[in-house]
Amino acid sequence: MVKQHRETRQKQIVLDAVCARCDHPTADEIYLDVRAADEHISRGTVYRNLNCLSESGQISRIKVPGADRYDRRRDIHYHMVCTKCGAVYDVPLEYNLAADKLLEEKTGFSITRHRTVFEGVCLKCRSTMEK
Amino acid sequence: MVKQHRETRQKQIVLDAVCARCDHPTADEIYLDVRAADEHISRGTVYRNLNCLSESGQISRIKVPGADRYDRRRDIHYHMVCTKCGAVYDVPLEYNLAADKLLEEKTGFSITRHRTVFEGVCLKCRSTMEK
DNA sequence: ATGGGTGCAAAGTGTTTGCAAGTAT
DNA sequence: ATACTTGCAAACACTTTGCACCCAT
Repeated sequence: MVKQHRETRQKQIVLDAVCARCDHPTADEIYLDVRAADEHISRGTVYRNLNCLSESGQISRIKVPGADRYDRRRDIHYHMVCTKCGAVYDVPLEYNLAADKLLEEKTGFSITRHRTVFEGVCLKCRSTMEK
Repeated sequence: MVKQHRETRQKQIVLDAVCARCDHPTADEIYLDVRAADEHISRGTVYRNLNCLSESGQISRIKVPGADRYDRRRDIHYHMVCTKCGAVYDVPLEYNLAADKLLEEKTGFSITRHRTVFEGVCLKCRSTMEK
């Protein structure tokens, strides 16, 4: 039997906090925003709700080294991490569905999806670094 | 001034341990293999050497959720993680160099590389699960 | 001899979890 | 009434680090 999810004040605040941001915050950044809305919400509750919301597809979880990020965008897309400032950006490239199919054919594995993270230096850091 | 690297007995044992495996071991798995060769090598030394070896390009580091994996293969290639058993496999698809170039053109970012991790169920787990 | 490497244990990060009390359904 | 959720703190998993000693160069 599958667990039923409930709407709680805390969960709503966490969801609002994610949706209020246009970047890709870490759980801890969300926690800080949440605390600004309600001082009593605990870190554990924020983590639990982020997991719950991303499992139910209301937000998405981006797996990058260090700390995972959360995203109000719900469609699958790629990301880029700046190796200088650590910022995470959305990547304007199309999801390569053909790769999943091709890999299934080649290996017999059942492929759900893939995640791609680009590494490099963002425009902001490039201009700061130039001499 | 760049730091000079030295050849030590411990570093050699760590490198040998990685090269002796055909899967994608975690640092801790390497640590256990290393301990079998020499009881006195510490976890810290194994981590330090894995970092040092992957920075110098003698082995490569695969960033997957949970614990990073290490690979004796030195060429860039994609990986697949089985969501059932957690195993990491090499993916027989070509690296999409065009994506890096395209992203550079579209964003002005300087792209070094990208990392792709496929998610799904491996053949072994598929046959175990079938009813 | 010099400065990078080692072993040890402690500390650091990011995240999950056990529990008793609270609350949405 | 039931069973999911919360707050709290403790526990976890993975990795790094401070320090005094060691050893490759």
